[in-house]
Amino acid sequence: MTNIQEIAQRAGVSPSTASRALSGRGYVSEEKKQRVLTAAAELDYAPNLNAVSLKTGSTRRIGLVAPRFTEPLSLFTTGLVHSAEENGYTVTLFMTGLNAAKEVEALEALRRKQVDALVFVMFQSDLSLIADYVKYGPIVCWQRVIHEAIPSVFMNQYDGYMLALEHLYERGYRRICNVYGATQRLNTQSRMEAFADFCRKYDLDPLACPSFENRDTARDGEQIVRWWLENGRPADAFACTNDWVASGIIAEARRLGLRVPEDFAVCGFDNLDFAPLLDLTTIHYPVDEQASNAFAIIRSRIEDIELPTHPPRFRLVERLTT
Amino acid sequence: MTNIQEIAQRAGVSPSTASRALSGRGYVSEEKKQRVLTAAAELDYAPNLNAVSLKTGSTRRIGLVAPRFTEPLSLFTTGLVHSAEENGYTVTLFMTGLNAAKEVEALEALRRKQVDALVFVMFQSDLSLIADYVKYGPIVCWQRVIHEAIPSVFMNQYDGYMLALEHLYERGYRRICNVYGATQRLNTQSRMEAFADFCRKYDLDPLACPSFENRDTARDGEQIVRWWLENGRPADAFACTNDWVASGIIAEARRLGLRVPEDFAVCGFDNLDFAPLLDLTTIHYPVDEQASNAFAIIRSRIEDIELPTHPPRFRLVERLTT
DNA sequence: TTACCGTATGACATCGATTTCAGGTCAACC
DNA sequence: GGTTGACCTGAAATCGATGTCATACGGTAA
Repeated sequence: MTNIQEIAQRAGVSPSTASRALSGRGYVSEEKKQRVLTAAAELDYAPNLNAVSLKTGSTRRIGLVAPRFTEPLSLFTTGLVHSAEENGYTVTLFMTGLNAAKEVEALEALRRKQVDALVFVMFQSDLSLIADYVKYGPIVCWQRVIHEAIPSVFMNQYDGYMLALEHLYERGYRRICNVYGATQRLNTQSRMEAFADFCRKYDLDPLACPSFENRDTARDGEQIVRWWLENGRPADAFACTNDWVASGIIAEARRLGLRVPEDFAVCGFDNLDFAPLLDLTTIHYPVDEQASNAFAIIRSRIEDIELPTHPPRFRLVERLTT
Repeated sequence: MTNIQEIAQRAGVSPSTASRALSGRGYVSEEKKQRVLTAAAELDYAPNLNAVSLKTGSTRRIGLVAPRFTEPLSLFTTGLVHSAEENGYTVTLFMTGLNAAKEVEALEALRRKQVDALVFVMFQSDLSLIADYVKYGPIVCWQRVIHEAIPSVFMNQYDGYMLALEHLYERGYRRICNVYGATQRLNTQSRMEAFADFCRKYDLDPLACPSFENRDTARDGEQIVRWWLENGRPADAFACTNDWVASGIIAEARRLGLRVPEDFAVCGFDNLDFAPLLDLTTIHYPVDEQASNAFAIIRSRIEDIELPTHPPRFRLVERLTT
């Protein structure tokens, strides 16, 4: 438990001077500085960060608030930690399980100065509730959010989805079945707009093939294949909300002896780790870049630095399922 | 920035009394307690956790030290955060990328009292180096470790691997090809022992079929299929170090028109998320239970509580690849 | 010569809590 | 009546750093 006072004593200086020598801020003669440094080394000194945080008011710690940290959030987590550590910050996790009360706990942690800032990945709470806490520190969302106090690193999924649709069109598919995620998400709505525009552009009938909504899992994908068989094979391609649904479709197709892309094409979204295993064509979603942008925004608010954030881009990854 | 002094002032008591009223420790008359509580509510008081940590010497924060937080570590992370939050602890991440210098940074964070304890998931550093830091707080490893100061939540992979081997034997496979991971890991050595014992038990020739070592990725799996084809199909089953390798084998087999399990069986290890998609038979590795045990150990050291930890078990998950 | 600035240093206040200590009241018990 | 102990309270010390302020020295510009 050696503290800065002991260092000062051993070096024969005041604690103020010891602090200056250790931190490099302010004037210290070279001689005393060396004395302090050697004293610190001899006594195996390490500053108590709680004291530093208390005094300076900054913890150099940011909170990541998410329902869980498994796929696809682990990529975001890893990216955020990476950016944070590069800048001498550390990341503390708050797991909500999409429970609003737990989200408030994370916000309270900000208020209690356990962290300097928060990154919200998905949340239930009212935006106005969250906005009440920005007075305690910057809050950034990875989700499209319309609020002047809360920046977001959202990417317009319109662009990404259009990439998928154009690709399918180019490959000759005309009866595209959309498999959307939760309809209340703005992301889903953007994709629907993309599809509408796509149909207009190529003069296709938007209702030629039914769409699915609120589908998220591999199991959903499997069901869709059976639906497809039982309903006269009404589509020649599936544009999926994510790689899980796409994988479910492919897996079930294989089980039933169908061939992809001959019987139908499948395009995923996210480019998850396992996509190459299934040779899945998908839209790469640069999650790590978004994490690093989220951190950049926070940093710019805390340290008042201007940071040019180059916008991440969706990218088509062509494999063998289209 | 309302602090406890303001509360005390508004309630007409001393800070000591306010602290007692708020924390519930020590004697306070019911009347003053109420006065303090209402004052706190009116002024929207929230304690500064840095001050609390400084004074009490405990942060109720533990550090998770891992090379990254993507699969399969995201499950461990999620599990650890879950257990921690249940007990009023929070988890801070330290990403090492298997870099020893970064591991020291995490250890230093413990020394500097940024966290109360550490969980090491995989590491490079010498055990003795890590052991030097246990004087600053408990350290637990998720890895087999032989050191009296550092408990570990390791599971003997001998048992898990034997489960896989017995299953393959039962299904009639006799020419089993082992695909091992890094040979310097004790886990791998345990598996090799399991295989030796297995051969003895059923009177099989351990060298009947060559083994692979230091294989970890899906790409490695793909190569192994080509090797198998080019070398006269010397195995009828693959027992894999993890699901990634197994997936690579399955994916490549499909591309080459081979059939699983008719041409050869494949058994994975870990039971990752995507295993069901490939209908992969695998050994379920209860990662989340291990995380919760890791936390239990830490808690028992910090709070001096006896916690019965029931040992997690490997489990065979039969699907269609064996 | 005076004024001023850069360098150097230590005393002391400060961040915001907790906790010890000493003192005080009041009832119960011997 | 005196002792004991439970209950209650606030002054002050404490955790371990940082930062302000006053003071001082020496050199340079006016």
